[in-house]
Amino acid sequence: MTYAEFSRVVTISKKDIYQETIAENRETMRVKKEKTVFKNLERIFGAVLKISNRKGFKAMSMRDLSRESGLSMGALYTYFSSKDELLEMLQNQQRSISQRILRQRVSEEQTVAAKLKAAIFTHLYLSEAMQPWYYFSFMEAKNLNKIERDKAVASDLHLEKVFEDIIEQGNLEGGFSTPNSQLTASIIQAMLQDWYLKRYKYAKRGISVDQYAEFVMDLIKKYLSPA
Amino acid sequence: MTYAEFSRVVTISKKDIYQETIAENRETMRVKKEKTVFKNLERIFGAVLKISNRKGFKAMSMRDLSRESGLSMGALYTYFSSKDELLEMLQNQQRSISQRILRQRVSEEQTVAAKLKAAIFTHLYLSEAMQPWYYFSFMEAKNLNKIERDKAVASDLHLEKVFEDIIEQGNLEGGFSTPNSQLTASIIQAMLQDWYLKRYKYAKRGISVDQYAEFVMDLIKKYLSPA
DNA sequence: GTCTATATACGGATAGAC
DNA sequence: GTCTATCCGTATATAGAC
Repeated sequence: MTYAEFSRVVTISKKDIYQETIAENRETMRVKKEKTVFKNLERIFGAVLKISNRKGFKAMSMRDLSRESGLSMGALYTYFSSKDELLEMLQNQQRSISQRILRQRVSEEQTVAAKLKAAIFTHLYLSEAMQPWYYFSFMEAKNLNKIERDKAVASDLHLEKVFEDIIEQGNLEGGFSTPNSQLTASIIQAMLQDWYLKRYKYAKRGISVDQYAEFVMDLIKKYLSPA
Repeated sequence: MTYAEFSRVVTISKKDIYQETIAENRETMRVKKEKTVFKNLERIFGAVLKISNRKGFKAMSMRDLSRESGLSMGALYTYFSSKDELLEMLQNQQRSISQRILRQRVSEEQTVAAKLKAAIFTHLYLSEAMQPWYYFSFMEAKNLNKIERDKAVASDLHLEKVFEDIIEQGNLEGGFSTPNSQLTASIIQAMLQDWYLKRYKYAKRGISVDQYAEFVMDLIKKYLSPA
């Protein structure tokens, strides 16, 4: 599966996610025409990501958001009850869609080598398709309250565990060799993270997500192959 | 040189850096007893890093800073003319001390293998000794004005270039082998970055900076060794 | 359902006393 | 050199008209 094919999967899933967001926030977002909510949520989230990723969520005023989204301040507050809640909504969305897709794609593969490749490629494809969300989630996690921040940390560790389990399995089967599966997983995660944290750099150099994925894959394969 | 030895070098250099900060901001920080400025700058910078790294520079109010540093609002403003200038001062400090030490340590080595090892270890040691600064610089770069933000990006690229040049040289000499020196340098930088971005995680697991450095070194050596 | 206008509080910065 | 008290702009959030 190339990135072009993959991105269609994500687009479809995004619709589901919005529906969930609406369902989870029934109290704040009272019954409204589905279509209106949809259109406005998309405008709001898009505007938040655009402004926040340039100057930070805290520095984004509700007036900024009103201007960029085309909705009045009053209208904005019918979709969330506070600026903090808005932040939470964005973070939760990103996590739930990502975890679901990654889990599914990895489980479809049989061998550890294939699973590792699927995990690396899928995560990179996800962060490519949803780069603003990934960047936002990383940079704004410290603005969350303790409960929500803990969820963000847990999600990060969960991803690491996916890699760790695959590597550990490979170690047992003999296909991989490393003295420290957890640290290897952690380092892989760091490499994948760079793709969305330093996007501007890679874009300017014309490196595609597929090239990046192949490079990481090659490096990890060389490292993990038994001497 | 172990980390224990290294950290003494940094401590000494920090004094120089403060002196530079004072010299560069002569207009704002009028003539004061050297000793007073020193003590207060240390309190201020320490407090900024502590508060900002928890909830972000933008979310830190001057009243927060006043409380944490033990200086009144009025006193604070005798050391900088605006909150933005305070941010710049911290960013510049971190960069100048880091670049100076790294450049020197790398130039002391003769072979590419030794230079690569020196660059990796020194950068990790630096980010260990000054973790709050590194974390702060990374997370708060987007709050800088365009000119200062460009300097931050340039500094990032400068570090990458140090790695790239060493690897390229190794490629030519035949000691290393990679199809893309720049991408390799970029990936190394991502791995080093993780040490200060995910500090809490490594600390909780009891991974020391020396263990981390050895692990990264081993991974990179395996990758770069010609097949 | 969405707008405008506004309540209320909190932000950065400074004036003037000591 | 440092403190306290305060200015004044801008922030979030909401009330009430349409």
